[in-house]
Amino acid sequence: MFKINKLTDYSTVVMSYLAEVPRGMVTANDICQHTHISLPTVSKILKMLAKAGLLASHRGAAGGYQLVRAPHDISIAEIVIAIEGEVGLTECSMNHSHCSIQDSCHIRSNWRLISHIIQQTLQNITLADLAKPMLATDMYITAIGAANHESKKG
Amino acid sequence: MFKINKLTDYSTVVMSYLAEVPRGMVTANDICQHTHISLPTVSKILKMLAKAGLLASHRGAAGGYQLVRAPHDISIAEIVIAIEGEVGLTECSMNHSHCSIQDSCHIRSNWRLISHIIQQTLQNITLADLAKPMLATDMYITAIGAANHESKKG
DNA sequence: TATAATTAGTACTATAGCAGTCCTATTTAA
DNA sequence: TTAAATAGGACTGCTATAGTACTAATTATA
Repeated sequence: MFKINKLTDYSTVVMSYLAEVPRGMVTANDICQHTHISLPTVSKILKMLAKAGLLASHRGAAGGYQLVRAPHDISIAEIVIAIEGEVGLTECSMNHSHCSIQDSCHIRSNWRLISHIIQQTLQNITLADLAKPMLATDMYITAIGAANHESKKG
Repeated sequence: MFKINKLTDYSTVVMSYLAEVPRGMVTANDICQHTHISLPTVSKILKMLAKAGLLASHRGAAGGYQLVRAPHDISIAEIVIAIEGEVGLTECSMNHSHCSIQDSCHIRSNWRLISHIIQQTLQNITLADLAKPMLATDMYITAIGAANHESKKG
């Protein structure tokens, strides 16, 4: 259940490396050497992250990649979405004539809600948090408080 | 991100149907007709759920399937695990000589923690909750409270 | 006891998505 | 002009999922 994508996993490592390097531009090659992830894969990930707006890229000699925001301003959810895309709940697999009879549509909307809660949780954990020795436990309370607030609104 | 398995989705529908039917045994054929999921697929799901201990099965004529516990005593996590298996975080993809240099292992253990939190959340939502028109919002607080408590222990 | 109903178990196929690589075009500092 | 980079596809192999089919085992009941 809830397997984490290999590429997503790599991405957090890559982003984390970018976070701890003070100097501006870092090349794909440099990241490859420091993270021991193969160059083509690193390159692929960097392109995706840049396309998602999490990284700024600069072409040509002395080019490279760079975080656009501070690590504590980048959520894990953003990284996951950059690699895996938005929340992709299975489309309603029941025919709707049946939905009115039974409450399978409730099930589905509740799944959507659960999925939303999970996303909210990830939205409240930042890149800066991820590199810490241990995630602060009170972070979850914050995350859930926000998620709960969301679900009351919508 | 966090796509829900089709089979898992089906399973919640099947389990939900079993939950609302008062009489004891229900056959795969009956479930097929009421949920409009194909018989082979329903059959497959039922076998998995039975193997996981969520359903009791009875062979032969007048046989069928039955919930072993009350709907409010069956968590969504149990259903997900029955179909998708346990939490399958990606194994450490870095070589360990590198782990000591950088904090990529922190990242990975934190991912494990996040994954655990998500599982805890699902563990506190029951089959009975899922069929409700709308999940109670205070449920999340409970779920997270428990998860938070867990993470403090271990 | 014979029969029909029913689950158990396994094997199989097709499809889709993921992971990983490679090639060419484009950009840009020196 | 050249070398160093990223951008953008295209491509392959692998794996997991979804769905189906078949045979064996079990059991209530006529």
